[in-house]
Amino acid sequence: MIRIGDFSKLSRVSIKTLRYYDEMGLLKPIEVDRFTGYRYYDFHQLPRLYRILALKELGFSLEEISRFLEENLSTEELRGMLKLRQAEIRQRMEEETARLEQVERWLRQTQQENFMSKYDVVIKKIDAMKAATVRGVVANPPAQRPLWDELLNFIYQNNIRMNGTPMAIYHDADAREGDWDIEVAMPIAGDPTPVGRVKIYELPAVETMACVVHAGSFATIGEAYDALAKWIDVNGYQIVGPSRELNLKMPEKPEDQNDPNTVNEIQFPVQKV
Amino acid sequence: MIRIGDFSKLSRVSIKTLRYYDEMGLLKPIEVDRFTGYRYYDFHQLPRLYRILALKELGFSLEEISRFLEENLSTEELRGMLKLRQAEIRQRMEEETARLEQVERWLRQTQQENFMSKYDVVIKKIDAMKAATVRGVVANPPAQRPLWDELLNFIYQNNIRMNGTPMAIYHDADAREGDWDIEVAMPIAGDPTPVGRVKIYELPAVETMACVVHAGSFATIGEAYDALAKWIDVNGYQIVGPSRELNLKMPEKPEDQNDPNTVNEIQFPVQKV
DNA sequence: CTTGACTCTCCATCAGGGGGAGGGTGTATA
DNA sequence: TATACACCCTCCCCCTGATGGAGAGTCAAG
Repeated sequence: MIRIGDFSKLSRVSIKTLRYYDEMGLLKPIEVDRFTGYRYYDFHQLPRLYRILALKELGFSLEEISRFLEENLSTEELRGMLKLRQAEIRQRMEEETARLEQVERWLRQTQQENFMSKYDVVIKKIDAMKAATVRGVVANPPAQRPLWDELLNFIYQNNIRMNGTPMAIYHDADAREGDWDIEVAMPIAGDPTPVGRVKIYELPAVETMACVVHAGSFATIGEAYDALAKWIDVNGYQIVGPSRELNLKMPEKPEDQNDPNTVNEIQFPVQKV
Repeated sequence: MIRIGDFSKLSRVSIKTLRYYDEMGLLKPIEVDRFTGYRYYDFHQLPRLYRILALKELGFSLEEISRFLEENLSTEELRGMLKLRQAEIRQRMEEETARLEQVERWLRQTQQENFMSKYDVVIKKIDAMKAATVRGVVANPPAQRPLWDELLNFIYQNNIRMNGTPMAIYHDADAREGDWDIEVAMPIAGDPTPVGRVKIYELPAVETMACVVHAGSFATIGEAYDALAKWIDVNGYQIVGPSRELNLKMPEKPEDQNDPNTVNEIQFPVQKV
């Protein structure tokens, strides 16, 4: 019978940890003095403690170790658990690898360019949403205005409840002069009957959408597109669908291309190459 | 000005997390209603939130991100932090790799042998300790008894305070018949004068000591040695010094080789190959 | 009997939030 | 105008695997 301090020195497991294991039921002292509360261990408990440490090394949580020790699992069951653990470790390794690559790319890029991009790209999941849309081919992006007039007209006339951020969907990745296939869309609630060029349908969900926010004059939104395109390229993604341009905050005066309070979000559906 | 729920949907960051970031000072709403406590955000805060998410992706803690955003660190400073981060990630990767290899070894081994070893090996650090020792070459391990008699005699006669576990140190890894170089040692406190074959000195510290506990009849301690030797081999270590055999719990009757209550710990100093 | 080394319980802390209780708000519709 | 219902608030507890400290009690040697 030895006291906790000696048992701690022997095993090089801290007293705090031994008390914690006691509390967890992982390793109970063979005796606890009823009056003083002193814990007394025995040398015979060392193998159990070593087994705990060994299982911990293999990556098991204390709870799993506890179950394992209590239920006296067979080698076969332990093998099963270990295989799960193996998969988890592999997953974590992949994540770390990705993170490391990202850090390295970041370092390379800031070294080349000597400054930090003002745009930050995030990957997020976009849910499907019902929307009213009008699609048309126009000469250039500013020429999408008539499409908006048509769509808003429909919405106001039918008293439709808007339910999200209006956006323009660019169906051609590389538009030639005078050939922009643009669909303007407004998320809506309800189920109105489409009229004319107005369509009502579910915009598809996108699992991995690369997104960037451009806050400021609409005239310079090209920079945000450039940054996003570069990011997608450098990070080993490819574009797999039409991009969306969300009008989070409209200019105070419609058509004002230079209102610095405008906020847009640009979204590209992407996939790892 | 948008409410927290909408800001959450927009950014796909949970409301709980937004509140947490508010509390951390990482991202404060532009306005908080003094009466209702409602948080109001603005679209212009999205870029900051995205930057937070991007930095989080790079592996920074929220506290580091906070410092980074507040102090407006230069690109150079961020590069420095990132390089630290990179080193940490590399370290974690190595740990995970080691863990994975260990798991794989374990799986291979239990598959071959179809049972789980009753011995668990742990690596621990052993501190230096002052000890009184007697060394001699004897015919076989049980013949170390006279060495012990000599040592204990010295200790009792000089009234020396014992301060640890008695142990035998085996100086020859592969002893031939009748040629065991054994040093018996007792950790002590104080500074007595050595006499005859008794030496007093500091047993060296060992950074990585592979240890296993054998609880039960001393006669079968060979199994523990076998298990430990195999572990050292399989796990890519090599023995780099004399082994120690600690007598944690002596047999009730001295010389009883079969007392099932005996407990020994075997220690080999090792290094990664 | 004192001193000093041990040990006890209880509480707080870390990161990054998640879950839920209990109660107040905002707004669209009947 | 009443009400339904979605939202939002704060406060507290929970997760892992311990670690640190306060304040008080215990043990063994001299």
